[in-house]
Amino acid sequence: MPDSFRIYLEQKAHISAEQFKKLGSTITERSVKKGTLLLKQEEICSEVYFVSGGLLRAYTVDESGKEHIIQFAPEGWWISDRNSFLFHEPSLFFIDAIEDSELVVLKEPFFAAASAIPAFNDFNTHALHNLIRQQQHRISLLIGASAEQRYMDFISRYPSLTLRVPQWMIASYLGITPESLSRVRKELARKNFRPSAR
Amino acid sequence: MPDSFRIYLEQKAHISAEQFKKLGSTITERSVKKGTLLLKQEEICSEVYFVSGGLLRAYTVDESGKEHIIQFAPEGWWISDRNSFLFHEPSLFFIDAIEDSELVVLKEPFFAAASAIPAFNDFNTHALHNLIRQQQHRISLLIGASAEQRYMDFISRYPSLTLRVPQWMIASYLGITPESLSRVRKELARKNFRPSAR
DNA sequence: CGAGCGCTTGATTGAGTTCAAAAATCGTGG
DNA sequence: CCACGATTTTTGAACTCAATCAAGCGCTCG
Repeated sequence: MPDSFRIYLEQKAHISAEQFKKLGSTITERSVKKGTLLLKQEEICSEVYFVSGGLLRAYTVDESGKEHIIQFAPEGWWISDRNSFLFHEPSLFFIDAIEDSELVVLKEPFFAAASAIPAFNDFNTHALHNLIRQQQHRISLLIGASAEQRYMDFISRYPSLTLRVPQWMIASYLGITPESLSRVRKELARKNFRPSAR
Repeated sequence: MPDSFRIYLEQKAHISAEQFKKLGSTITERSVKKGTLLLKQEEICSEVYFVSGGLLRAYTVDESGKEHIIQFAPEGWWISDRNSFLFHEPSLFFIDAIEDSELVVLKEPFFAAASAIPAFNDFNTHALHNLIRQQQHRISLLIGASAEQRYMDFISRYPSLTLRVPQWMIASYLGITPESLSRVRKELARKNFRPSAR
C-alpha cells in the first residue's frame, strides 16, 4: 500500500504492479517517533525495515558501554539484522529512530512470497553486493586513512546525513571521539574548507 | 572434476552428484606458484576462485603505495572481486598466491548454470550473509578495539593462518605496522600468553 | 527559566607510527 | 649441505595523532 515502496520496487527490482499486489497483504506500515527502539541486541530479529521517511540507525554497545554505529538508514534505505533475521540468531546490534520515521515493515511472509519472483532475487543479490562493497570501502578507510580523511569521505558520500545526524553519532560511525571530530572540523575550517551547505 | 570441490558443493550447497555433472564442463582447475598474480586492481574480474589447496590473498594498494589486505583465502574458501565480476566494473584490489595453490576456476558459464539450481542460490545468499557478518565484525573491531585486541581476535579466529602467513601481512590485515605487531606479540609473551602452537 | 545535552576548547597522556639499524630466518645456487 | 644475499622480525628512540579528562558555552525542550 505505501506508494513510495511500490515505486521503489518497480524501479529498482523491476517488480510489476500486479506482482506487487500479491505481496501487498504481507506488508505493513509503521510510524515511529524519534528515539523508538526497534531491535535490541541479543533479540531475534523478525522484521526488515524499508525507510520511506525519516532516519534510523544500527549500533552495537561494547563491554565498556560505548556505542559503535554500524549503519545509518535514511529514506530509501533498508535496515535490519539480516543474519539474525535469516538464521534466527541473537542480534548483534540495536536499531532505533534518530528522527520521527515512516517505515515499511517486512516479515518472513513477504520474503517467502518475494523469493518466488526471480527479479526480486536478482535485486536482493545486487543489494547484498552493494553492501559488501560499501563495507569493504569502510574497512579500507579504517585501516588506512586518518580521522580527517574518513570525515571528508563521509561528508562527500552522505552529504545530507552530515547535516541531519548529531555530530557525536558521526564520530561514532567514523570510529573517533566527538572531541576529535570537533577538532577535525575546526582544522578543516581553518584550511578554508566548507561543507557544501552551512 | 576436482573432488574436493564436488564434495564441498554437496555438503554445503546440497548439490547432487548429477547436478554437479551438468556443471562439470564449466569448471576448470589451475595450479599456481607462490607469488602468482591472479587479478590486478583496475582490471575487470572474470573469474571466481575456490581454493582447494594453498592460500591466496586480496589486497589494495593506496596512493602512498601501502598494501592493505582485504581477505585471506585458505583451503575451502572463495575469493574474487564479486562486484567487478558481477557488474563488470574495474576491480578494487589485487589477488595473488601466498603459497603454491590449487584453484578451482569458475567463470560466468558456471554461475549461469548454477543459478538454475535453487539450492545453489540459497547457498550463495547464505555465503553473502556470512561475508557481511564477518565484515561487520571486522568493522566493529577496527572502530572499537586496540591493536592487541584485534590481534587476539585474529589468532583465535584464524589459528591456522597465524602460523602460515608472514607477520607483516597479518599486520596489514589488522591495520597496524609490522613493528607494532612485533611489539604487541612481545607484550603478549611477557604477559605469558602463548599462541596455541609454537 | 533552569537542567541537561551537545559542541567546543585546553592540557595531558598514551597507543601506535616513523625512521633507523641490528638480529633472525628463509631460500637459492654452487 | 653450506653460504650468502634478501627478506622478515625485532629493538630502540623520537614523534604524532587521537584519546582522555576537565571545564565552559549555548541551545532547546520540559
